[in-house]
Amino acid sequence: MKIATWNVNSLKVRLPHVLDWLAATQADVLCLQETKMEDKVFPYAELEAAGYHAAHNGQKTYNGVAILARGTLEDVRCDIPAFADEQKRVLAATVNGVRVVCAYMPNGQAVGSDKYEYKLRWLAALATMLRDDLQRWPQLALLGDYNIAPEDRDVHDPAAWKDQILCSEPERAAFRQFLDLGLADAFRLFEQPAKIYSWWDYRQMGFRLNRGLRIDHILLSKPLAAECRACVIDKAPRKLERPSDHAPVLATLMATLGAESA
DNA sequence: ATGGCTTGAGTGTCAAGA
Repeated sequence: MKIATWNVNSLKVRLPHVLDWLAATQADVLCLQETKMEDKVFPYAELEAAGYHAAHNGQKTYNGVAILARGTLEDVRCDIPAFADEQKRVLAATVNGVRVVCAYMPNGQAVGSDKYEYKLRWLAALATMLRDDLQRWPQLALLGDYNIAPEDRDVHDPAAWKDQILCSEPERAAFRQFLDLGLADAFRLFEQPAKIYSWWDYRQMGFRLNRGLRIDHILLSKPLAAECRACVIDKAPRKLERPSDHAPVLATLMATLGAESA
């Protein structure tokens, strides 16, 4: 079973890339962030034709999350229960017995700003949600754009980014809070080359110079981490014409998962 | 230098991203 996450920065623009990537990788589950569209214009038909069911929690212009899956999506739930939020950033569903949580975590704009305070409150609310969800669904994966570089090795220039947005200690502490729930960073379960990132700025030749950050992650609960065989960041779509500024992250799990799985 | 791209909104040029 292959599960993946990709911030597409507008699904309207990036749908051809998504369809090509699904065909190439044969991913079983793909979480999308920043679809930037309302539910009524979500391309369900095109995805069905490609062999994927989908659920979407979207809004006009900003945010928007989706889960695509070859299997049936069960117990679909939008947003963070008990956290009032206009922004469409969370969607969860159960696929083949695995609870898939797709999240587009707030950017925060600048340390100390109102948006930064919102980010930290939002992250705390998500952790509270996950604590409950892990009780009900021990096989849980949290995939998405975290907008957090967990460690200095996830940053192309740690000195320049020190205490800046995406790298500040309170944000990294929030990330570690997810780990403290028993989740593991799938990427770090394996030996990885240095200087691997998932996002590069569109400006100043950020991608060509590999000035990036690793801010897109797949976290796995213990039963799933034990079944994880690989985790890679696929830079290929970032090299295409009109790319997203993010690359997809893909984790491979053992196929025999969940009571319902075939 | 609060810049430098890209997107969506909407038809001016700005907000937001990270």
